[in-house]
Amino acid sequence: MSTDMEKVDKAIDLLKDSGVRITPHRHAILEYLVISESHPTADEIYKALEHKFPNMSVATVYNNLRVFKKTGLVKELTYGDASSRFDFSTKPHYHIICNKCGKIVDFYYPGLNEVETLAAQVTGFTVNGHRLEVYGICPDCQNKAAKDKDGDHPDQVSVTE
Amino acid sequence: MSTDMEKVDKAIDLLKDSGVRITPHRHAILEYLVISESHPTADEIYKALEHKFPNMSVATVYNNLRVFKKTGLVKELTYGDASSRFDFSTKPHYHIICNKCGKIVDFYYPGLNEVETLAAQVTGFTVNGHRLEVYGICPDCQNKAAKDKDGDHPDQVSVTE
DNA sequence: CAATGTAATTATAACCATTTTAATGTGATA
DNA sequence: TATCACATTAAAATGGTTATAATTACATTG
Repeated sequence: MSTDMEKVDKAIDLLKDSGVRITPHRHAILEYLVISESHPTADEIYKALEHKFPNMSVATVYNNLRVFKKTGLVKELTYGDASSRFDFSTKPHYHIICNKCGKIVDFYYPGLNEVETLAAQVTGFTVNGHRLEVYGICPDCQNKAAKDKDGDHPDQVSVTE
Repeated sequence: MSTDMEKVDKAIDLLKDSGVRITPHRHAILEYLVISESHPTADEIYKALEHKFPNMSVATVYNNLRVFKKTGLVKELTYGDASSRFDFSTKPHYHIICNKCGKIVDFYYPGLNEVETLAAQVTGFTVNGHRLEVYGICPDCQNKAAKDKDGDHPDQVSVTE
């Protein structure tokens, strides 16, 4: 178990070892990815840091996220037309995503080697990896839905869709 | 085992039952989805049909794909910034995707209920479903790579990234 | 066989996340 | 200090997809 600071430092060491120059921007973006404990979009990162770097361009955020991706520090999560989200990933893990509010929560699962093996056998592909996401409704949205129904006190507005 | 024609007819019946008007465009798009045996992009469908319907607009393709999605006949496969691909799906199945050429091949797997159950327990979500894709290199691209190398005949090529 | 209203289609413009470009700035190294 | 590679900026371009408004086709009813 390591603190956020330690995670950032470790990431920075890894970047340095790969010959990546550590700029204030890069430090800040990394730090935000670690501290936010979430899976922010490029724009969220940009907005979160623009008070600190008033001249920073969005392109810088994208450029640096790409650098982080190349070193394997960060994974890009893509979901159709919406913005990509960026995941500072230490351990391999899967995501469960709320269909109502879009929240993304990590969970661990032993691995799905069996699926990979079967897919390889059946299709003749050589397999590199896989992607798995589970979809559902998060506890918060479940509660909101329950409250909306109760008796009929619409003192809470139902949102949905 | 049913023929392509039967599949199309069945799909059309289903659409009619849902009150969807069957226009020549819709018939042609459906037919292309079934016959192509692939997972075309909206633009591929558009290009494939523009000789038959010289005045057809791209918007029509998108509109009708959305109609098909609503009835559950077609699934949209989204991969980041690239174009969506559309899958005329009869049985549930998974996809394995070539990292080199982008080819998508179907395969079947008993099901991953266990993952869903575990994810639900750990996160408190109620689960609706999941998405799984396997990535690798397709046989064609393996052969191409082998041929490119052929000084020292590696009968199996290891690929990464 | 009109007349009517609804749904489909067209053409074009708008959208928006992301990337590219070209110019400028910065920092490490020798 | 000179140099050179790399970072950053600002703005424009890209490209898939959607929205808009006008037009057209179709099914239904009288």
